[in-house]
Amino acid sequence: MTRRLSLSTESVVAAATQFVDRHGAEALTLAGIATQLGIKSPSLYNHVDGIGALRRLVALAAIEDLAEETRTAAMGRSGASGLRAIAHAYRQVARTRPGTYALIQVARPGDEAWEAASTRVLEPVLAALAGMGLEGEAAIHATRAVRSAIHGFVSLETTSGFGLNVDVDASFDMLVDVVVGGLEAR
Amino acid sequence: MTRRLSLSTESVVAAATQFVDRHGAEALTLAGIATQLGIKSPSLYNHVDGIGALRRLVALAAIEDLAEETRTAAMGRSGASGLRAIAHAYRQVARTRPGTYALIQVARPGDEAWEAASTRVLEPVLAALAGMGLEGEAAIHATRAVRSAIHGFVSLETTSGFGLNVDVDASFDMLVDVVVGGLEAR
DNA sequence: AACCTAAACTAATAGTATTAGTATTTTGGC
DNA sequence: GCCAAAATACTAATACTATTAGTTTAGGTT
Repeated sequence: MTRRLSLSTESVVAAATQFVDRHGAEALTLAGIATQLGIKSPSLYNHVDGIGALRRLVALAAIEDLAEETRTAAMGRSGASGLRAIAHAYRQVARTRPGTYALIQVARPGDEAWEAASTRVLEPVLAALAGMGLEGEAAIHATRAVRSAIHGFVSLETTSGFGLNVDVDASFDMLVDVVVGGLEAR
Repeated sequence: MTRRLSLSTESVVAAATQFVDRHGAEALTLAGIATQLGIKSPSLYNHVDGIGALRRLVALAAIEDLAEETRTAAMGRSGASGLRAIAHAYRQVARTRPGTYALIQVARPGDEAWEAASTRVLEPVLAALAGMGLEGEAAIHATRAVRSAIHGFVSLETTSGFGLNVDVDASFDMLVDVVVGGLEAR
């Protein structure tokens, strides 16, 4: 057949990413992506090592994007101000791309590239906390608190939603205030 | 064939619940449960309306259990003390049954039984917040903050884990302190 | 022009869920 | 106690998944 469009791992991952954000992570299948790319599903194995690897690559691109967005948001800010900026950038990414965000939430023990990217997400948070005087074990506890709060909120928001007709942005602002304020009070 | 063990919807759901907490929500299949029960998978349709319905029933039982546990934990306590008790009971349930907890985290729009159970989980939180003087819209925002923090923590804990060899119980205590303290300061 | 490689294909296998139709066992009414 | 009806199991078949093996073809390189 014609190899016209010169498929690559990148283009397959891009198609999958787009698909996942449109139709949800559960709906991702090799057959679906193959059809969308105009090929048959076994041909995908020339670019990607199966559905598991495809999911991982989509998630990896997403977490790297998340790291990039939060880092640039934190640039030029420090302490509480940096923390707020990170929180809002994080939520923004998750809202814009709920499917890929869901894909990030699976355990990948022993995956080096994954752990590197996770670290890059954590770094600006740790830096901001350091600017608030939190270091050592206290900083670890604080990071976990910050991650939990932000992830919990966007997770609930992007899956179930919160129900009730009350301003969700205001809720998020309030959560960030509570956490940042609570950490400052230490 | 023999109907010796008198299967029922309840026993199928119980088997699935046990399985999910042992092997993870992703591993749940009708064929697997059928084998475990000593029947063939199509026979399961006599008790349960397909894999989707089975997942829902497992999740429903889990969220009802969660509601029960948090409510009894909150009994006799009010305000911040009640909130802390609820938080720890919530985490306890999620840690004890990570598979079913994961199953709870999916959207079920328009499912009345589901919404009723969700409400029962929320009620003690709202009651505790009322004891702290939070009502109306402020209470809604506060509920979202509390849910986010607790869910975020146990979600990260039960899926990825937190990495690093730092006391996770202490982190949770600290998170609860931060949130409860932050809400009290309002 | 010949060749090699990348990337497509077809065919086949195994594991999902699900439906339809059949048989059997239990249960409930008489 | 018997017979009909309902419940529950079965087998067979369909339609999706993912995946592997083996084959063909198109493109670029020498």
